[in-house]
Amino acid sequence: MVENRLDTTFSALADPTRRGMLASLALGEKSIGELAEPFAMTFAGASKHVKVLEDAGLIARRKEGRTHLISIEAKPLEEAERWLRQWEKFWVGRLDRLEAAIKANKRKKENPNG
Amino acid sequence: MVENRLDTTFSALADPTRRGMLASLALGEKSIGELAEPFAMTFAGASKHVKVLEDAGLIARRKEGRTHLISIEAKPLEEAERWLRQWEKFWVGRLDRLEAAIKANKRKKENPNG
DNA sequence: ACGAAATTCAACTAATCGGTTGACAATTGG
DNA sequence: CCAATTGTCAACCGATTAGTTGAATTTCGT
Repeated sequence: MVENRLDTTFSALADPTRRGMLASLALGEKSIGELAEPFAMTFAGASKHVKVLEDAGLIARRKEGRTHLISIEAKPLEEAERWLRQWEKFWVGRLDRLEAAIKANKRKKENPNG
Repeated sequence: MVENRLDTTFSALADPTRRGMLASLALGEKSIGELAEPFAMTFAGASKHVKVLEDAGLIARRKEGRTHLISIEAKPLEEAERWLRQWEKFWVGRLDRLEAAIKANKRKKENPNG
């Protein structure tokens, strides 16, 4: 189990409950209970999801009395985004550019002095 | 099993073999055999990974004789990237950039033809 | 027509996942 | 001190995953 950073990031993000928790955390620190609340799920279930996010480095945990306060830790998100951005050429430019080139070539053939 | 598009995209990307296959496909169309070659894995194993990528809409398959030619299909990658970009404020610019965006939006409202 | 090549499919295994329940530990308020 | 609150942990369950093997299918080259 070599476990790349992108592995754990992407697999943490693959679950809608966990993405929902991140969305909730975007509004600020939350306790585990507050994170669990919108989901039809036991406390322990939510706790497990939080642990997955934590192991992926996507959140930080700060204990205050008996409650755990969770906040977003963005570094892995940034890395994942950088990785995805690498593919941008496959949806931007490429087809457009190809199409433009074809059209340009057609114009040139039809009107070589245009 | 409601299966959001982001679910399948992220879980397809969570596996290093599949990310490797995508990287290989960035260089152009490849057969299943060519995709399998760099990985210590049976043909059938590679075939399964390709099917996962296909089910996630990340690749297209074109049959030519007995070989299947695989190419990248970028739309889901783009969606995933857009989703991740949503978090940019958590690692970059932060307040600065948010403030700039708000100001830009304000200018637009005040002077829609500017 | 025959054998090799490219690929899928079905069946199996071991590991992991998302979820539950019940017991446990720490902290708080009365 | 006692009871409630906040959370974890361990054990379990059913479904899914990544991989294998072996057989089947289609196509190619001769």
